[in-house]
Amino acid sequence: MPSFSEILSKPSVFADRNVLSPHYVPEALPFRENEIRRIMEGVSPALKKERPRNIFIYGKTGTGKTASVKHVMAQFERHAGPGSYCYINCRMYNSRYRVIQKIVKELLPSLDSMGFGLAMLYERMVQEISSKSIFLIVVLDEVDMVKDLDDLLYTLTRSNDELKSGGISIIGITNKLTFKEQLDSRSRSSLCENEFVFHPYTASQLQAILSQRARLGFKPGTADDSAINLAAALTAQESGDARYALKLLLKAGEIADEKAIRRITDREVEEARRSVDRDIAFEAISALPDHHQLVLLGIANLFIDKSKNTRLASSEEEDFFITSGEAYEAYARVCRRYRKPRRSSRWYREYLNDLEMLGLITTVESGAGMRGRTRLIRLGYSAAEVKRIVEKGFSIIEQKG
DNA sequence: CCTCCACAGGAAGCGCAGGAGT
DNA sequence: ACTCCTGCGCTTCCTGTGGAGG
Repeated sequence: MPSFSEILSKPSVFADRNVLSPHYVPEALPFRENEIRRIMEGVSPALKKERPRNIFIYGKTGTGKTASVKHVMAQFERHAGPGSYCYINCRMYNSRYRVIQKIVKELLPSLDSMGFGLAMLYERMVQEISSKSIFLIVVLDEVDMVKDLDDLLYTLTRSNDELKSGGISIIGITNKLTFKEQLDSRSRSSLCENEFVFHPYTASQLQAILSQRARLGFKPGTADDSAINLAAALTAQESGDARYALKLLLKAGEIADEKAIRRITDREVEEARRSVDRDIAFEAISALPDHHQLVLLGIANLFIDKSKNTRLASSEEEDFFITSGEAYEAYARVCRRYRKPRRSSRWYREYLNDLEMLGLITTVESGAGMRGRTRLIRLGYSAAEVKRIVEKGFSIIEQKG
């Protein structure tokens, strides 16, 4: 009979798993001291009853943007009092209406703001800020997700003109570099009064972060230095995303526990990378709309066929490419198999662009040696893996007819 | 050189769902 | 509750582009 005490007493390399989880917020944020200082300087006027300039923060995923801002705002609240700032994740609050509603709800928790019109909510917000003379900081995380962002920014900046006292400042956070150009010029100049860039962590910075977390998360002597260095190096050459590095470490620990060994070595990190990459691919692919997946499956099928046919002739693996036209035909075949009406080739090209954006495929313009102008497609992940994931998702649909 | 191939990607327009305004 | 409007996903049509072939 299994028992909890038996399971819990199983030997493990972990001392505190939570430290390695992506939700863990460390006390100190190493290598972000300058950024944190500058953000603090940016918002500090609010403590002197002046309106801070808006701040715009750009940086790739896993560079510590959100953690740094949250860190600063926690300190800020200690000086300015509760209700002095408002953190909004725009993935959930993705329109002007929802953002304003959220702000009002933060300002007036007792008020049930559901069902009010935008004008009403806006009035309450202005009234509340004005009467209490608050210098409110609104943090808009993933600000690029807001549909009518120009309207939102206009509304918020205009409110400053209507306020008799107090003010609203915005901290916008995004990881999309192209995002700034999508704003109209007025919104841009108001949001980007003060602009910070968070650069990806370097290999040695990642190494320091990882070994600090490893000290807290693993039992002493269980994680090899070289394994930690490897995780840092693998991450640095890919993206510099600290969350990815931590995932590697966590997974490596889990693998060690599974094998019932007491040490994490390079081998476990290598295995962890394969596993984490598979997870990432799975998440990315299965979240995709149907026809994106079907296009991907078409491409994967072509790759598998091609490698079968050429294996005898040439041993040159991995140097295959597929033309856009071939892939469209393959996609059309896949559509017939699943009894889905196929999209037009024009729209198929948009799908290709989306897939490339997500890193699931890479494409190159055809150069010399090729007739016509086309794109040469290569898969980002192994064809068999992609085929498995997509077909798994579609097998349910197929059974239904 | 011109023409054709095999596409890329812009422009216009259409039907639909959901949100805003009344 | 009603219409009106807007954004979105998509098709159709079209022009542009870089090299192959004659």
